Amino acid sequence: MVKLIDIAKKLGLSLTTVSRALNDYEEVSSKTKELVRQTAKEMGYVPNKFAQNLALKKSHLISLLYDDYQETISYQSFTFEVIAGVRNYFGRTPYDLIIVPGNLKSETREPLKNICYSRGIEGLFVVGIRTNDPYIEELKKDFIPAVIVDYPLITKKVTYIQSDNLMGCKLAVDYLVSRGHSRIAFINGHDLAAVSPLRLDGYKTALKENGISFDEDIVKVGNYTEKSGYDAVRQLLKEKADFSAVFAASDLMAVGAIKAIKEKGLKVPEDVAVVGFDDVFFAEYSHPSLTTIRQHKFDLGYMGAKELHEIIENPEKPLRSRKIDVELIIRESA
Amino acid sequence: MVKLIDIAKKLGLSLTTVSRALNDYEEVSSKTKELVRQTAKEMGYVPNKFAQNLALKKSHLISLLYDDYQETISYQSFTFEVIAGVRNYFGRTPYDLIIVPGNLKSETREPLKNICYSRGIEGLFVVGIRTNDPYIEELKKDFIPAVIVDYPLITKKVTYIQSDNLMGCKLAVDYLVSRGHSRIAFINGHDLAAVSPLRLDGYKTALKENGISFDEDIVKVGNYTEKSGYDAVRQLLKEKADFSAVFAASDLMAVGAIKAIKEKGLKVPEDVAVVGFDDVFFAEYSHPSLTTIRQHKFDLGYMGAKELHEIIENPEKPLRSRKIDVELIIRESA
DNA sequence: CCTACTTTCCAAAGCGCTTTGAAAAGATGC
DNA sequence: GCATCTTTTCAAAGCGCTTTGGAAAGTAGG
Repeated sequence: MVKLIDIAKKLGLSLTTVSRALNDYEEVSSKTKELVRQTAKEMGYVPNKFAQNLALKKSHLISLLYDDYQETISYQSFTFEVIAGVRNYFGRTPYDLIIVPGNLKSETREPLKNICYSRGIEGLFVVGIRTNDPYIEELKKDFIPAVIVDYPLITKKVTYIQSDNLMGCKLAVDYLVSRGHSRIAFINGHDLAAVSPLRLDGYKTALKENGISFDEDIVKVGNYTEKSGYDAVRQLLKEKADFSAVFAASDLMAVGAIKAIKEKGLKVPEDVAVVGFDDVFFAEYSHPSLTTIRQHKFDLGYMGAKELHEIIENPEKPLRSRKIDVELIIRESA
Repeated sequence: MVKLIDIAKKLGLSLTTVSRALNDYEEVSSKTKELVRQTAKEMGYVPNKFAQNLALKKSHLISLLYDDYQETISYQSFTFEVIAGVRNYFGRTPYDLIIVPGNLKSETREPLKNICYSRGIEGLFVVGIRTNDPYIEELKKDFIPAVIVDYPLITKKVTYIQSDNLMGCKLAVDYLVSRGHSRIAFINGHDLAAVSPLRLDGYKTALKENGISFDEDIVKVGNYTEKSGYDAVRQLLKEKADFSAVFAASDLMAVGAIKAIKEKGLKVPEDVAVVGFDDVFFAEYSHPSLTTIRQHKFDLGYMGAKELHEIIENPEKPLRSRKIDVELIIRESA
């Protein structure tokens, strides 16, 4: 491995000058700069980041915190695409992405603080972890810049980003209303996902805006899996609840809902219309294909990463949370 | 940030002794060791990995190379779960995972060698990149230990791991034969995926073992998307090809195949049986649910990571590729 | 009590880089 | 030609850790 001193010796220059030449300091004449750069290239010189980090006290390291024990593929895909956005953003900067090590489920995992401090992590990007994850508590201590997807937390160094859930619910409800529905059942997800209360709120608000009164009897709670959506709607049907449409807080639950409806001999969307949330890719492949609210996952990652970058570079900046627009995708199910 | 010298001063010990105590050297009495450990903890000492890396010339860094421009969710999910396995394995070791930076599609990306050398990367885990990715060529130069998923490359430092595709094809064909089929169409994927030729081979071999002759007319090539599976089967039907079963090299193509078959007014599995490959999660949710070959993705990652670890720790070891068993999952479509 | 080991501790060098403070070389004005 | 200023270069210190080679302190044997 060739190092600075090697190219200094070769050129009869001092270490300092070589370092400065490569870092484009003004104190070095352009002739020497060019010479140094050229020979550095020829000799295959690559700077040692550890040494740089040590000297500069700057790691250029962002840590990615996510949970890989995700029961549903839609969650996997969500996380994957968000991370793609993060990666894409930081790929344009000198920052590297390091994955927070270890089994997130393990009880014996290292404190986040230690992980970050020992590696000189400058920022944390958090996506797809549970609201009851102990790391969330650590984040609240505000010891490191962080951006979280879908968990409402704002401190001096930490902020969050999420899809505009309110808007999403409004789009869904408005659309169903525009198709003549006024009895719209809602299948929400459990509270371990921070978006659940938001979506319930959005649903309520949208109803109100359309002059429809909220009816607790046609609201159920699932856990974002297909089966829970299926169970919820079966329950509704069993109770002979009065509804002509179902709005599910996830596509997977929407698929389950459709299954339950079909099983009763009813047709989607003729008898009951169904709208999902997320636009996971298979929404397109279900039968009937799913009308749903699309989340722009890549953008969540990209914009979240950008925000994180800004927090790091400009620590004084007061933080605000950020919302990414969602989109109504009309297919066959409603 | 508290460092070694701080705790040395506090205890009136030398830097050396403190370092040795924490690293459990024999030269330090167990009394001092305990004392040092205790105060280190109290003072919230966390070792600086950069300094360690620099001194030890060991980074404990594994780089993850994958492509996030993956058109299909099954590929995303595949990659996600493989990475989960890798993460889980290395989570039990002192190694950290760093994501190879940047936009893999960009033409201007940095040579892999530079990336690795500048960060002192000790090993590379590669998953989900195209066979024509230029990084593959760099890997062939054998400059760093690496394990690749699904691309057959073995050198002194590089090896690969994959699902047992032959076995998978055999399981699928055998099962179809056992259900009375002898005219089994095959929809393969394009050659940008290294597994395609393997699956074709497996298909041929399995046919031969069952005394069925290979018929080129009922073999089509798709690109792993639903549409390509749909198109391929439509083509077959249009050609009035003689087949009673379809074996697709991916679940997505299998779903497309089913769509085409249904469209013709034929029933699955009564008129045409369909078997897929992968067992992506939605296989369960398609209608009819998909009989398929399950790949153990987590295991691919876990075992691949283990292999990589061994290569790094024991560079002299001659390398062999490794296969992970697959499993026939019987559902409704066949 | 002295020699010969062991055990326990330490000062200093080194990992590869950046940066400070100062010196050498070159350019300018009188 | 000398003093002054600017440009270009350098030696050395420092980032936080590990490790080498040695010294001091403690233990045992005669």
